Amino acid sequence: MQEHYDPRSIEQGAQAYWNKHRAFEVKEDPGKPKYFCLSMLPYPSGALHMGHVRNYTISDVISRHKRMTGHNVLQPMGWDAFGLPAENAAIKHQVPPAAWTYQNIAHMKTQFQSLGYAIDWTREFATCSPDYYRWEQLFFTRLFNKGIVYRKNSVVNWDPVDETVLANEQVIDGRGWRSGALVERREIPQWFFRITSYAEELLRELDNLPGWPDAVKTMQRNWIGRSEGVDIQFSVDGDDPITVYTTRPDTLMGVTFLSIAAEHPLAIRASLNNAELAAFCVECKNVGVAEATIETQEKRGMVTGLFAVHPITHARVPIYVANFVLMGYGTGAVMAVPGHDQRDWDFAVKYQLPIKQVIRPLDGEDVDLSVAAYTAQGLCINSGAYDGMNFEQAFNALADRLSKAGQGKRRVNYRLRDWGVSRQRYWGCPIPIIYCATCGALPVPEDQLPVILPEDVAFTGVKSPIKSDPEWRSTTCPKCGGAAERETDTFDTFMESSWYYARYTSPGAKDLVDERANYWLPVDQYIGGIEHAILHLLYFRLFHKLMRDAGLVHSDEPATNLLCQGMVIADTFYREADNGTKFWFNPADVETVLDERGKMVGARLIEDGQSVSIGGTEKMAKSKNNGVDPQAMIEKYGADTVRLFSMFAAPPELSLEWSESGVEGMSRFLRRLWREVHAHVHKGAVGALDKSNLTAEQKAVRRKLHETIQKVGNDIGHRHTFNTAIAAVMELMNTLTKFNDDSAQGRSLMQEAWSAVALLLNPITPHTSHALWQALGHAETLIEDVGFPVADADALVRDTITLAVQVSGKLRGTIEVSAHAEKTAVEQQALAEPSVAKFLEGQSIRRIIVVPGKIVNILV
RNA sequence: GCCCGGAUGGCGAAACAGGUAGACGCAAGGGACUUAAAAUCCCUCGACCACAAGUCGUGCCGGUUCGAUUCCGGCUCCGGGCACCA
Repeated sequence: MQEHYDPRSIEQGAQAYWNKHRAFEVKEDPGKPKYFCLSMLPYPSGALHMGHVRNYTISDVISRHKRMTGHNVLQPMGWDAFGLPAENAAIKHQVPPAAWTYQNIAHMKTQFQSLGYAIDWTREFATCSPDYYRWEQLFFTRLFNKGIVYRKNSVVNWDPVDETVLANEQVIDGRGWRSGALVERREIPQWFFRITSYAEELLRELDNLPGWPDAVKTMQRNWIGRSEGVDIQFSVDGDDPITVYTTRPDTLMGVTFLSIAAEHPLAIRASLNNAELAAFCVECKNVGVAEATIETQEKRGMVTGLFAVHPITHARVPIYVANFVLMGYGTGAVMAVPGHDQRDWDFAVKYQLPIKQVIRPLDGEDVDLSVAAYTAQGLCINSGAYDGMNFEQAFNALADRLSKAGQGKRRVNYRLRDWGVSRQRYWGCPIPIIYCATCGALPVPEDQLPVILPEDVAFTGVKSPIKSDPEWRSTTCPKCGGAAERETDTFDTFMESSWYYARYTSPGAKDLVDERANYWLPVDQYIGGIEHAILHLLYFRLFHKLMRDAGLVHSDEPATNLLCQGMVIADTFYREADNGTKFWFNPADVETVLDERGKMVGARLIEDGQSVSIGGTEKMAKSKNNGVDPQAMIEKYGADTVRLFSMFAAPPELSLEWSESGVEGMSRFLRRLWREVHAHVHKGAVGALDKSNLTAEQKAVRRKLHETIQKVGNDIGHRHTFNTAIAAVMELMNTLTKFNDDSAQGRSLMQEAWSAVALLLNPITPHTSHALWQALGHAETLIEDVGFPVADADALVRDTITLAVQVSGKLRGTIEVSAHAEKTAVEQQALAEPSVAKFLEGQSIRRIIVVPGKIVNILV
């Protein structure tokens, strides 16, 4: 054993051993419980960042721990290789998106390998490979034939100067990011998945996912947004009737106007001979499609001059065009009840429309509608025949009446909209559809798949190379054999990331998956960022159900447990130019100025010694130049130190603040551990421990050891609080280093303890543990299925316990009592404790509360 | 705007079922060792108070309880998502 901790040689040695023995390649093994541990696959952006390190280290810790508890563990890795950044890089560096992507993958793979993750690399794939996406195309054509896939018009962000569709990310303050032109909403035909057919199941089965965080399940429930309401028809003077959907039919008598979308047929007809309205409708479309933009813009409207007839009162109410009502979501029209809906109230106040109270609170209190709308449920008033009814009674009475009259219908509605999968971009999976002038849109026949995306292309960013290449487009109709054209749109990249997990189980399968999928699935532990709580995780669940209904997998849900990790953040530093532009400096180039308490009060650039401003702690990002390079940290401190810090600094769900002095602390810990084990091994061989013959101190040390074993197993295996597991090992080491006992029994105890420490830390610092285990003289190597330590129940037994004693809820002292003491004995001892007794003088005791094992509270 | 989270010493955090708030680590201060530096080791370290005794203290306001960082109601600020970033 080397005297000094040398991470480079230790890590190279351990990795060479694992590679030589193909330690992480796995096969289906019916003799062991399987464990599929999966992290969300990375986008190959160019280089590993700390977010990746955190994500994949969590996954590796769980995988290695499960392996040590006898599981057959699959931990795969792949690349989410299609997407917008490759197109942007292609323009910037004049390199084809494919070439850029493959370079990044190669580089990031070597970085991953330096971290020593227990990954089965034989299953690796990139989603841009035809061997992967051909199955996605095949599945799409099957879903087309089943009617799950359909085509309809929907809105996109249109840049009128570049004549291209923009992603929401590319719309900045309502303008195209490159052209600067005002973005317009434009309708184009696109392909959709009928996810709404699965809405009910996606909602219901959230209840069968106890291993998913409540926050994610709540977000998904709200996103799906099931509601029960009524479709109500309003006839229109001299035009077609309008249908609105409402969940509050009880407020129907309070309707004072209707709002419709600028794209509504009625609005279009009304604007034909109303130039002002036509201009307003055009203006309404000058906003991107993002909901956040639409919902935060100033709410505006304009009268159409048309009137709707109220289905019950037959009153004529004006129809407005409003910029917050969208065609395509629902019916493009809403009934406005300003008395009982806040958005309608704001609109009514702005345009001086009548506000009518038709609901009063159940408790009979007065409401002041001149201040705000009253939006809670209550009893109907000013509603004729419905007066005095509660929500449910009024809902039913109105729904029945409207149904009978043919003016309405009860309906369950979902906020969830069908999934649009068409993208007007080059770097994505081609949508396998052929358009024939006579036969219409047809799926590409199975024997003609895959439709391959050409990779060796010149990419300018204005138009997709496959859209501008007439040769790629032209094909023959699979039905009539006539001339036909291919679809030139590509899939949303969420398509690839919706089923990759299943493909990992079945490398080389001649379909999406084969029978091996049913050995490995569902995923036992899925790990990724909380930012994926809704979209990715919903499509991931949908795809699993689609594959189940195609007979490919047998389970209902893709993953039984989900862990969402927080962001990695770091300090930011900047200098501001006269024109207000900020220049950001990397934390590595800045030194901080501390006050006498150690609080950061200033910072200066190392290069010139001049001060820089402190910009707060934010998510590591290129824009703030506060990213810390994992590679530099690994080279400086070693992979195990980086892994240890990223698991210690915060629990997985919280954001993790990068701190280089914190990393140094972890390095110090590993060096100290190494030194202690070296000193122990250096003293020579040890004999077996005689557990029945220990001194009081040896007993105490051994109890601490086994308490730690118990805690670490629970923290890593069940709670996933790796930070507290590491803290417990540190506490144990503080105990062990103070235990100077060179007797035969003492040395045997230390052998037991250091061996356990190596195993407890193995999931987190596997290289160091591998080396320590060998140094401690064990015959087998650690990776060859040495089990995770199990606490010895005999070692955990305690004779006495410490109880806190309170007087009227304030802590006044502690007492040491026998573990089996009677309640009255505990009370007597508490009353006799001097630090407690002095607060009892001259007081009469009302009551004594004894919580066994916890506390005594004496009330005076 | 809507949905979901978070807030505890100088800093990252801990307190696992409502029961001794601050474990563990970092930073800082003091000391030992050393020619010196690095490394290492020891001590102090929430606030008020000269010390002790004690009082206060988990973003803010209120409530439930013998007892609240933990449960409930109302806020503030910060973060994530909002369907074409991934």
